Amino acid sequence: MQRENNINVFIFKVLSNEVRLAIIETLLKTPMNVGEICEETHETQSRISHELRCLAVCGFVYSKRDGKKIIYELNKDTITPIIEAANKHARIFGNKMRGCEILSDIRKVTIK
Amino acid sequence: MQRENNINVFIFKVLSNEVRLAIIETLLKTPMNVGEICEETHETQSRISHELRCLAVCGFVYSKRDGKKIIYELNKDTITPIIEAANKHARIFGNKMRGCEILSDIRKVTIK
DNA sequence: TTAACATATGATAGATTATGGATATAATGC
DNA sequence: GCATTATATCCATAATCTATCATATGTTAA
Repeated sequence: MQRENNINVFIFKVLSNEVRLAIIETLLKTPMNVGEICEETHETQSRISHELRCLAVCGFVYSKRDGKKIIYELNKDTITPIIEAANKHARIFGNKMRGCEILSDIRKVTIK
Repeated sequence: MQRENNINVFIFKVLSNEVRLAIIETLLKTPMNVGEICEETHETQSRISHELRCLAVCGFVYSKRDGKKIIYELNKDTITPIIEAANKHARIFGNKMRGCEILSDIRKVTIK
């Protein structure tokens, strides 16, 4: 297995979180500062700041200071295809995953 | 945030694991039984079996019995685009993630 | 029906993540 | 400088995931 896969593990790890996906969805509409993202997502400032760093290291967002505020923007080009490909899979196989929020929910599912 | 995103969280969670991605890579070549997957990936039978269940619940693989053996096959149509989209992101932004294997590695990274 | 083979499941200790309050840092205006 | 606003970081704890050993189930052939 090549290094590329290890990177993918990390990329998927970053994407496998409700709040980080919510931030991505939010920034898909328009760039925003941290405070605005907090309002949109109803999350604490600390939380959003943590997750934005996570997304930034992954290259999903970048930021620029605007006075006291810091505006975060989405690197749409490569994220959009990932999200859309996942959406398509979800549309087709989503029913198989009903009731699964965390990995251990998998034990509850009957296959076939 | 719609339900679709929650499903994506779960989908990305399943993909965010080295062994599960290795299984996907392996099955990309050809369908295989559990024992063969173990050999290819150098993982224990128990481990592979656990992870295959994970992948099956997610709709990434399906299986059919062949005598004593059970052949696992990849649902390529929707996985391939997800992996390829991630590969593309990795190609462009992979350098930003150097040294990141787990999420807590993020603290080590200097942004900008 | 028993042995051997192939695979699945249960249980759990240890590692990683999530979460948020407290606090530090940075920029602005007075 | 000092107060205020905006964001980042530190730190601790709870929740979740990883990884593996032990064991159970299912299939075939003798």
